[in-house]
Amino acid sequence: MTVRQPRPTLRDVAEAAGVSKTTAVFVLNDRPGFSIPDETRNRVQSAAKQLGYRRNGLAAALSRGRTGSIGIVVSMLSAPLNPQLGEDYLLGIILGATRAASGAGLRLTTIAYTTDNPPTADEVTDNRVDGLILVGILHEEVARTIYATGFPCITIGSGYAERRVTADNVGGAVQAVEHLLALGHTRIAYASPLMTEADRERRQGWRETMERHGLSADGLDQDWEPLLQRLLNGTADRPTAIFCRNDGYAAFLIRSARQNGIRVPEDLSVVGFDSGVIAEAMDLTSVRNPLPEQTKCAVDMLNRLIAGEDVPPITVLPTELDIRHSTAPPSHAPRARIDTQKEP
Amino acid sequence: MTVRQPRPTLRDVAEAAGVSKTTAVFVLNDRPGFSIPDETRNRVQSAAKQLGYRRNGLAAALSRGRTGSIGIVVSMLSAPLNPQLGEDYLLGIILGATRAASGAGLRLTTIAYTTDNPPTADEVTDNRVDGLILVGILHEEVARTIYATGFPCITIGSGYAERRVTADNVGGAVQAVEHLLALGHTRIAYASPLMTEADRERRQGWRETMERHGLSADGLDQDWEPLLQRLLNGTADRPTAIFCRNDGYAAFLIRSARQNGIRVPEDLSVVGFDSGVIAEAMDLTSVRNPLPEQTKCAVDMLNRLIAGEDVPPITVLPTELDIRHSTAPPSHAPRARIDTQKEP
DNA sequence: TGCTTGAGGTAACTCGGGTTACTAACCCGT
DNA sequence: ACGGGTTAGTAACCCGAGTTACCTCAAGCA
Repeated sequence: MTVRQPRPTLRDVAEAAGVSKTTAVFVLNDRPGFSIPDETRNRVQSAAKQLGYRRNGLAAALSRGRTGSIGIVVSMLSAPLNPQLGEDYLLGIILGATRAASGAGLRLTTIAYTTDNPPTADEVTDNRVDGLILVGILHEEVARTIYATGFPCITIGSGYAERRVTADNVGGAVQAVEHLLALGHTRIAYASPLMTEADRERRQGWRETMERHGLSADGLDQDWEPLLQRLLNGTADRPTAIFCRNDGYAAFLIRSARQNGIRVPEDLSVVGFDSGVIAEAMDLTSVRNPLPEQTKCAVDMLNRLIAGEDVPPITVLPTELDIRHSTAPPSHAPRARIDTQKEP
Repeated sequence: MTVRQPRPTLRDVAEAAGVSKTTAVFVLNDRPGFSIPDETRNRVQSAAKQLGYRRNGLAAALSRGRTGSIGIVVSMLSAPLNPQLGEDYLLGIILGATRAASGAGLRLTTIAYTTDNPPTADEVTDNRVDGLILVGILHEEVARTIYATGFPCITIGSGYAERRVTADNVGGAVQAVEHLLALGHTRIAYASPLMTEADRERRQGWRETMERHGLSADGLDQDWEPLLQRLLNGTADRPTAIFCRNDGYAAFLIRSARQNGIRVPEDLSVVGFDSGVIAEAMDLTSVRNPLPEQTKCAVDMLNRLIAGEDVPPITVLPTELDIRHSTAPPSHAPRARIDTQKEP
């Protein structure tokens, strides 16, 4: 086994090239405004190449006082993947942030952690990155202490935040419900097993839209189980459409409905929220969570924060509805088994 | 707007406490084997607290020669999320690696990049992390140069690698096909639009199993379009089951089949690969890609590499089959519309 | 008294780059 | 022969922690 050689440093390169460290730095960083004859330049460069010199990013960042990368702190449940919890949302966020950062000439490092082992504020604000984007169900306490350090950071979505970029949850819910209303539905339920900030806002948009159209939302804001019972009993007040907190939950509902002989969309229309990989895979009508826009916006603002500028405390970005095939006009004989397959 | 104060350093704390830097380090790092009276200890600690001292991780890591974190380099397509490409796999990897790292007392930083803006070897081996896990469709050239630097790294899955941890793709395919055979299927197709290493191995497992059972695989190794045509034509050689390269592609097939009036699983059984969020959401029978095991194994090995030990060049981990509801015995009247709903 | 021992503490150095301020040598024009 | 400007280059310091080697002083003991 080869002994791991200590990695060559700038000093080694300089010595090998017979110049001072300073000169080596100037050459290797291609620093403008200094006259260095080609001969010297070549000597340094070939010494670097020959020794296999690679700069130590840690030392460089320490010296410059900037790392050139930003972090995104995402929390994941310790439990196995469970689509009801919106993991596909995280994926969209990570992709979006990666793109946005790369567009801004920054590297993104994702600091993922599981909720049973959250990072401390000290750990994430320890200057390995220039600023932070906080996402999702970060423990309130953690978010609070991170903000308290004054480290440049911005939150995407809900949770404790002093600065926030978020999707228009209320508006998205309105779009979902308006779509179902336009198809002719009147008994539209909202289904969510949780009560996060996002849930509250989506529920609010749903309720307001129902009421604006003179429809009652009462009894339609329930967990899936009682709704399913009503669907199976065929009672008159059963919903004909359900707007779900997110795509994963919508997928769960559809699965459960189909296992009980309820067809989607023939017997029941379902709308999700996020419109990520799951919605795509399930062909699910869903409110598109504008993740590319949110992440881009967050990265831009973070950049401004790092530069010492001020940014608005809250930015709300509009959603759109991606209509796929989990929604259709309500059937008037909902439990009849009619052999019509939906054509695209 | 408050001017951003320069962050207090160890020197500031030491001065405020009236001790030397050395003493401050000893106190703050709780270094054993040094006798420091409580009075002094308290002075340092309260000075640190009062100044809001937080250690600069960059400087600490530089000094120690270890960062205490490892990186995982994942590539994402520049295109929007597309479940056919296995993004849910990445999510599983990131989650798994996060857990494994946290179990090993390491922090994980994810270096995500889009394929149109790949990182250079210099960038990722610049000592901001102690070692690297490489995942997925990293450009061969990039992987090669990273390995060439001698930086501790290990690959999960396919792609150029000097050290690799991977799922048993062949074995997984065997499990999938055996399951379908046991249900009574004989015309089992393999569907994949790609030809990566993983595809090759899965295809190989499928073909070998078919042949071992005296069945011909000929004409069943095709893209979805021709298979769909045969299904619609109802020709005698149409497949009754399809094993797909991954869950996203399986989801696409199911969607497409259903839009064409082909029921799953009544008319067609479908098996995926990965068994991630999409499989869960779609209730899809799928070969479980052992991501937690793979990531844990990769992290362990990386740790050993960092410590200077040797590790085996390749480790293959076994898969299992997660049987859900996209597979059923073949129907003998495949296009008849029989109204039986499957109970879980 | 002289010697050891341990408590309490620090100066000076390291990690690997980046920067500032300065110098020596040379060329040019007068 | 002198000032001024340019070229080529460097010593010495910085970033913020962590370490090594050493010092001083008081107590304990023969």
